[in-house]
Amino acid sequence: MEKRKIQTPFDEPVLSLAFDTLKLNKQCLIFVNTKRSAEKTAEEIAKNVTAENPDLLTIALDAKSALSSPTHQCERLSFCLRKGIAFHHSGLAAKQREIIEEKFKEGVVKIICCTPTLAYGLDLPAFRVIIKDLKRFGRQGLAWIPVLDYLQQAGRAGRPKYDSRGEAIAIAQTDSEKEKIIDLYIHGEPEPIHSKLAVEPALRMYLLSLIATEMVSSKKEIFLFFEKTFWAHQYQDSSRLETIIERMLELLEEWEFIRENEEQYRATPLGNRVSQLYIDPFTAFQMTECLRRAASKTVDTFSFLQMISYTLEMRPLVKVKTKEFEEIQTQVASFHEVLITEEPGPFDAEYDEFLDSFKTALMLHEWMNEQTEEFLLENFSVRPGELQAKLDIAEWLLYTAQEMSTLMHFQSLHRHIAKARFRIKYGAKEELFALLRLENIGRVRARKLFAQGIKDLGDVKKADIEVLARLLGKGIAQSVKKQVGQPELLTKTLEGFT
DNA sequence: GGACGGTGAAACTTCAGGTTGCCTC
DNA sequence: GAAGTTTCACCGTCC
Repeated sequence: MEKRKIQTPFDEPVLSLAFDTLKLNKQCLIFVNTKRSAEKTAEEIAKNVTAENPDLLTIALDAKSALSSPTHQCERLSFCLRKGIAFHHSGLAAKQREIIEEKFKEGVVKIICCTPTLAYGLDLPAFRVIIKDLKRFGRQGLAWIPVLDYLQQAGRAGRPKYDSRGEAIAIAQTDSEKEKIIDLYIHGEPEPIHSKLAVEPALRMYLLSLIATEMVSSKKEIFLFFEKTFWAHQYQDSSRLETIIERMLELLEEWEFIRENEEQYRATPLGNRVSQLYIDPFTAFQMTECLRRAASKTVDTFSFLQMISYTLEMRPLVKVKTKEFEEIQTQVASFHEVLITEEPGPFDAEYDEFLDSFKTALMLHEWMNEQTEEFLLENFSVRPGELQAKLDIAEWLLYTAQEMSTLMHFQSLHRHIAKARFRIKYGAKEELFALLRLENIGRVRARKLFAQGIKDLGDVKKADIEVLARLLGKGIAQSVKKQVGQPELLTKTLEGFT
């Protein structure tokens, strides 16, 4: 292996390496351990790059206009992209991620500073990979990342089609750290792979679905099935395994998702649906409890937002900052009447998480009241990409809640939940519902129309095409008119209108 | 004497990512 | 554990 001295014009080794890569006219990925750090590193590099080209300007603009109202994060990304540098993490809008990945593949974007997201799933090889942080914050504070993660990141180096070799560079702060890295990652063994089946939610879901689909019905069959899994193979102790499965069966029965009759297990209608919806039975059970409570008290949209926020699926939650602690507490008190989850006491272990769920619900609530991504970023520290992920899950959970309310014969709740779900999906108030049914009309356009007194499909019909075109643009105005059944009328009127 | 502003050190805060689900409200 | 952010004491300046 050849050795080469790299010039170090910067104090920060990552910067020097980045510029060395640019000088070689190659590309690199820089792995760091936080989103903030990814953004900052990219920015630092970009600040020192002089070259700008028109290609990059268009990308930068595209990235900025990915959202109807650009956030601070968008501006920052746009600034970096103008220099051919990018940062990449789960907080980015999907469209922005697409742009970055595509342009990196094309060789237009030279450097991506990213969190470990990019190491998995995506096929984005680079000549050089720089692993800046080999430690990551976890349960026991800052700890060395698993060897598997290191290999996954280092494995991005070298593009088979273009380079005969690749470079993976790990950065050590001290000599002793250097030793440690060589020991741990270069000579170390990857950790053994563990079956995920042993994770409780997975086991619960799996077990219920096996019964619901009638793949198995007696205990004996169930044990037999699991004995053949990788989990059992790893576990080696089949009696303990059986204890775990038995306990799980008891729970599923207690939750009324399965029933035992003459040694045969069958899923109940509710259990069947839960299994089809692919939701953790524990979450489903908690929902049934909440819905029962909801049926006998006054509830509003927020009740359900908090209910879904207080589930495993919604994690990680929006965290209550130390400063906000009291404020959130008082808010909880004022919402007390409508909450349908079981509220833990201030000294219970789950209390913090309960407050987090409440804050998460507040965030969702702001979204459905038409607050912008920027507002949510500023006030809840939720980035656009994370917001979208949360919204998807929230919508799905509300759907399952809706389905369950039907099976439980809570018709009044059903309507309530369906409404909440629609509002989560579009991030809009109820008054925009009619307009949102139109294709190409999201909350922004709907709000524009509404502000001009065009409030429903009838108004759209009555509205002058030119007015619509001014608000929505010509193409969309036409499409909208067509959707309300007035296609030919406008082609004429629109002639000469640009 | 007091309001204001700048400075730096200490105290505090925060920290990756994630697949499927369902079907129209 | 470390980087980034906020808070706060301290000092000098100006009115």
